Amino acid sequence: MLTPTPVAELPRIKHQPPIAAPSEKLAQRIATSEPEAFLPASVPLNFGRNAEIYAEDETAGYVYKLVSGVVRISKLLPDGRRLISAFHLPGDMFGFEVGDLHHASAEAVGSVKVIAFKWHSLSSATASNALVHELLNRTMIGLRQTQDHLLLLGRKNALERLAAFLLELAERSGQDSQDTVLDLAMPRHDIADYLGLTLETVSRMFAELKAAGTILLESARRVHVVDMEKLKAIAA
Amino acid sequence: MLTPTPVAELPRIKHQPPIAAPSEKLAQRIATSEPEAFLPASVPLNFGRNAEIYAEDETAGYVYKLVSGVVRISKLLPDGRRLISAFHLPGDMFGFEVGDLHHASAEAVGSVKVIAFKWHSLSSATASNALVHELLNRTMIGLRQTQDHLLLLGRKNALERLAAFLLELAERSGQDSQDTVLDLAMPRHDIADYLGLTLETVSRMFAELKAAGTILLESARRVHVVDMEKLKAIAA
DNA sequence: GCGTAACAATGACTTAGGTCAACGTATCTC
DNA sequence: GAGATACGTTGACCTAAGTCATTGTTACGC
Repeated sequence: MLTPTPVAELPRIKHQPPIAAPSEKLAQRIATSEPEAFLPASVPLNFGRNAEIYAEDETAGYVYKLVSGVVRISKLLPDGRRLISAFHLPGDMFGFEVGDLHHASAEAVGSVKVIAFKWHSLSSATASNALVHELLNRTMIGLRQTQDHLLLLGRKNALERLAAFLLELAERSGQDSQDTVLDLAMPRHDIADYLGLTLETVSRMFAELKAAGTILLESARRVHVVDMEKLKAIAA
Repeated sequence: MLTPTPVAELPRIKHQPPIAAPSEKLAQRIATSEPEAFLPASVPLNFGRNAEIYAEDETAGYVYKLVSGVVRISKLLPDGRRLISAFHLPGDMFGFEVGDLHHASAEAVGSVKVIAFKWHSLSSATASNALVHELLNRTMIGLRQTQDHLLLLGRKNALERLAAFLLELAERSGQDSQDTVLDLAMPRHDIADYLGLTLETVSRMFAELKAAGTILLESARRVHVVDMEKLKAIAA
């Protein structure tokens, strides 16, 4: 079993405030911004590395559209074990919930730009038909991806998991052809918490893919996919 | 890594036809039933133990409302490893998809009664506002549960997984108080494939919970929760 | 009520991946 | 450009859970 790093000694997640407004809470910041921001109520925001966009169990007042950077959605066990349920890329929306609390936390992996929209809980009949349709579509796609990830966490081995992760990145970044170059926005630790592994195992699996001639590591964060077919075969 | 049982030797899932109409495909059966069944198009159906309600990658023509029994939703890896992503209980709806194919298969765990509704792909604007709202709500709840299950599969140990499973059943069956009695509809193998374990480990964890005085096994399928608080504490 | 088949429990042993520790490397600040 | 800090790699070792095998239990069909 994983022994988590005690939070007191080395907190995994620093509660860095957004770089745009160093000492204010998000809700306050939006509430005190110009009145015309309320309807349609869209506010552009910037966050620095590891900054918290929202926390688990926090009241869900906004939904976010990611403009640039990468966002991780994660949940913690009481003892500090963490699982990242998704990485969001530019264009993705996140932060809408069933109840009125966020069910997971969202943090900036690197520098991040988002647009925040005021979120009227779904129960309100104000939501337009088109919006609900759009939301349903996005939610169903999210559910399908999450179910695929269940299969990965429940039944795939470490090498298959990493191969599937690289494949996912390649597909989402548009190109999944031969000689794709991937720039990993996240450290090994985040990849490990997404794949249900430790960072050491992730590192060893990178080495294994490299040794098999499937990938080439230009640097730790820059991966050339040399043999896309082999990667797909491994990912199972 | 799990070595799957070769399908040729001992298929996990028998393609038993529904008991109501032994030798017909579902779509055919509905298509050839009385015309008035088409609008609103609801058809009651019965399935026997392990009968397939729909298969992965099959065209999604119907959504189902479970009347009685338990249904498992599962996905297979090419080599036969299986993960059950959800168990459905009476009242649950399942079978709606983003595209026009089912993304996982659905099978009856025991005897099952469902009502099948004709499913016009979401893209059709015919869907009523209320229906879409309802569907969005159910899908978002499903997504939340699936994300919780990710945390279980990615970061919990075997004992925590089984405790969380029993707790989930207790909560969904209405009673999660002291001395709850749970009737497990599914065999150890299905529990294992839901929890990302093997059936042997599931069996050992049942023995461990029993030895700790947390549960009492009246029979393999009938569990008394003797100490609900302890169970909750273990589930993490 | 007997035979069969599915399901469950348990022991002996193996192994994939976790843990612990040491060492490298890159980037940033002052 | 020295020092500090975060990040990454690698090796030695350990353990939780998987594998294999045997035996027990339950329930159903004839």
